[in-house]
Amino acid sequence: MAAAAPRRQPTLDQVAERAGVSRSAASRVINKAPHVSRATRDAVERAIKEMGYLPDRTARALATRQTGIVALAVSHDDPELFADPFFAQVIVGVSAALEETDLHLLLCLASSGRGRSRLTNLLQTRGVDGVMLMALRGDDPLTHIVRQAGVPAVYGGRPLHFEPQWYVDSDNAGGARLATEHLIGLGRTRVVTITGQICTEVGEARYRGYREAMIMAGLTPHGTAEGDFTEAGGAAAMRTLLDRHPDLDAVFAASDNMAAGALRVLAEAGRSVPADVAVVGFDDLQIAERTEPPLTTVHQSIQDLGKEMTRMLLGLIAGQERSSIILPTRLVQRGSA
Amino acid sequence: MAAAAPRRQPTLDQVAERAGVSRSAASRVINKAPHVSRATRDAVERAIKEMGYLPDRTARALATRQTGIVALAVSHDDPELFADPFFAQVIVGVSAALEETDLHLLLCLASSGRGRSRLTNLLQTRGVDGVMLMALRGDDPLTHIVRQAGVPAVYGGRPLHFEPQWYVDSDNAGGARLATEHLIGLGRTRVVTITGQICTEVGEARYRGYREAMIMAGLTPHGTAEGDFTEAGGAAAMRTLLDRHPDLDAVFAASDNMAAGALRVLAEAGRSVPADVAVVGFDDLQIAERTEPPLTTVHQSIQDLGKEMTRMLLGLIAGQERSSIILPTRLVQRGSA
DNA sequence: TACGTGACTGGAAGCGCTTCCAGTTTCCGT
DNA sequence: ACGGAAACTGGAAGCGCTTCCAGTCACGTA
Repeated sequence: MAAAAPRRQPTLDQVAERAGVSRSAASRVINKAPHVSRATRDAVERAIKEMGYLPDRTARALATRQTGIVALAVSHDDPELFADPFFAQVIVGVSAALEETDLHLLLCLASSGRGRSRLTNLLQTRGVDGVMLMALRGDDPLTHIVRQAGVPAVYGGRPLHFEPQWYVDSDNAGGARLATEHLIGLGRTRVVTITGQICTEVGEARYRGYREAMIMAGLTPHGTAEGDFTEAGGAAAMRTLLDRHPDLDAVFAASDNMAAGALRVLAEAGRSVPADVAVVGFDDLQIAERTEPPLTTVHQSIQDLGKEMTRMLLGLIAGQERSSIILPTRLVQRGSA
Repeated sequence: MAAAAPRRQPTLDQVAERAGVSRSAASRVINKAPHVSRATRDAVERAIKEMGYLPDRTARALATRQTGIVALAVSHDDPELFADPFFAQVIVGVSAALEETDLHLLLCLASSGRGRSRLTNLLQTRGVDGVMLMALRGDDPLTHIVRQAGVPAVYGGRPLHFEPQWYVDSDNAGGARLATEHLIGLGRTRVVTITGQICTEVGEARYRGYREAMIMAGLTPHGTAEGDFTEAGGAAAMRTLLDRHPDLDAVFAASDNMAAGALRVLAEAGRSVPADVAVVGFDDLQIAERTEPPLTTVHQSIQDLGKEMTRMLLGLIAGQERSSIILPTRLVQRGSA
C-alpha cells in the first residue's frame, strides 16, 4: 500500500492541549455548544486550523450512538432487477435530499440469502441510523426484522397485503384512472388493459384504477391480459387481446415497456395508432418518447419518490411524527392517444 | 417514533458476566482468536445465544480502526449522468463482489460542490476503509484529496491525462480496433467513425483504436465526426459524415446509442444496412438488440468492471500489492455488419 | 458588602469493543 | 518428580469523542 504518512491525524486531545483548554471545551467549540467564551473559541479554532484537525467519524458515532448513515435496501429475488432505471432515479432523488444533510447513503442489494442476512446484521448491529426499503414482497422477512431491530424505516411503494406504518408511493390507481378516463374521453368504449403482475401492489393498483374508471363511466372492463412489465410481456399480452377482442379500440398498458411491445404488435397487425387503437402507457420513461408514435403515458416522478422517502426518514430519525405520502401522477399527452 | 423497547442491546460485558468469564475472553471467542479453552468457548457461545448478543459495529470500528465500509464515488458535473444504466451495472458487480465479505457499500454522488465536499470530508474523517472512483475528470481535485487522505483508492476507467496507480478499465482501444478490423475484414475500405467526446479517455481511446486499425490495414481514416455518446449526437454526426463523405461504406460508432442514431439517419437517407453501409457500435447495451437491424457491437462486461474494482480495493485494504487491470472486450455479431 | 444568578470551565465517566501483557495453569519430556 | 514451554486467563489500557456534573468566576442586585 501507498499508505500515507503513518503519522495519524491529530485528535481532539491534541487540539485541546495546543489551545490550552480542556478537551470538553474543545468539543463544545466543535459542536457549537453554548457556554464557550470568546477567547476559548478563538484559541480552539486556531488550533484546529493549524493542525488541520477533523473529528473522527467513528469515535463520534460511538459516543453519540448515531452513525450518520442511512441505508437504501433493495430486496428482491432477481439480482438484475436493480438494473431497472427506476432505481437509479430513486437514488438520484435520495442523494439530492441527503445532500443538504450530513448523512451518507449505504446501498444494500439484498437479493440472495447472503445479501439479506448481511442487511439483517447491518440493522441489528446498529450500523445505520435508518433504512429505506424497496421492492420487497409482502412476506419478506425483512419487514419483521426491521420492526424488531427498532430501526426507523420507510418503505418505497407498498408490499402487497401489508401496509407499512410509513411509506411513500406513487398514486398508481389514480394514474391508471387518469389514463383510462382519457381514453374514454376520446370516445373509446372498448378499452382493454395489459396489466403488470397482479401479484404485486403496483400491478394490482394500476389494474384497479383501470376498472374503477371503466365502471365509473358505465362501461364494463373489456378485456384484460397479464404482462410482466417488460416489452416482450406486453407484446405477448397484446397478441392475446387482439385475438380475443378483435374489436378493441383502446389499450391501457400498465407500463411504458409493455406499451412499447403492444405498439409493435399493433403495427404488425395493421392497426393504426391512434386512429384505430389508442394506447396509453405508464411511467413516462425515456422509451415513451421514442416509440412510434410517441407514447401518451402517465408520468410519475421517481426522483421525488426518493426525495420524499428520505425526508420522511430524516424526520423519523429526528423523532418527529410523520404521515405516509402518496405522490401525484399526471398524464403526458403524446401521439398514441 | 415506534422505537422498539428502550432496553438496549446486550453488551460484551454482559455476555462475559453471564458466561462467567472476562470480557477479553468473550472477545476472543467472538473473533475466533486462538488460546480459548473449550469450556470458555462453550460458555460464551451459550451466553451469546441466550442473550441474542450481536457486537456493535461502531464500537468495533473504533477499536479496530476499520469501518467495514467502502465507498463508490461518482464524481461528475452532471447529476443526471448517474441515470446511465452503466452505473447500475457497476453497482451490481460491486455488490456481488462485496457479498462474499463483511463490507458494505456507501454510494456517493458527488456532482455538486456540496457533494464533493461531503465526499472529501467522508474520506478525511476516516469514514470509509477505501474508495472506488468513477467518471472523474483528470483535473478533479478528488484525485489529490484521495491521495492526501491516504485512503486506499481504485479508479474505474482512467481520467484523461492522468494514470492512477490502481485502476480497472475496459480495453476501449482494443475493442475499437476489433470493431474496425471487422469492418475492414468485410471488405469495407471507406470506414468512417463517430467518436465520443475526444476530451474523455473513453472517447479518445476508442478513436485511437479505430485509427490504429485503419492504419495497420494500410487505409487512411476516412472521416470522423465527434458525437457525445448520445443517440441524438450520433444522428447529427451521421448527417455530417454523409454530407462530407457520401461514398462511405461503413461506420464505427463509439457507443451503441450513437450507433442507433446513425442507423436512423442512414435509413432516412435511403442507405440500406448492412448492404450499403455496415455499422458497428460499442457497449452492447440493451438497445443494441432492438435497433433495426440489430446492432453488431463490441461487448464489455460492466459488472466485471465493478467486480474487479472491488477485488482490487479489498486487496489494497488488506495491504496486498496489486496491479491495474484492463478488461477484455469482444465483438458481438448481429445484423448491422 | 453579601448573596444569588448565570456563564464558563475541566475532570471524569462513559460509548462498546480490541489487544497487550503479565500472571496462572496445564501438559510434556526427562 | 521436576523444569520449561505452551495454552489459557483477566486486568487494564486504549480507540477518539460526547456529556454530565461539580466547581469557579464575574456580575448585578438588595
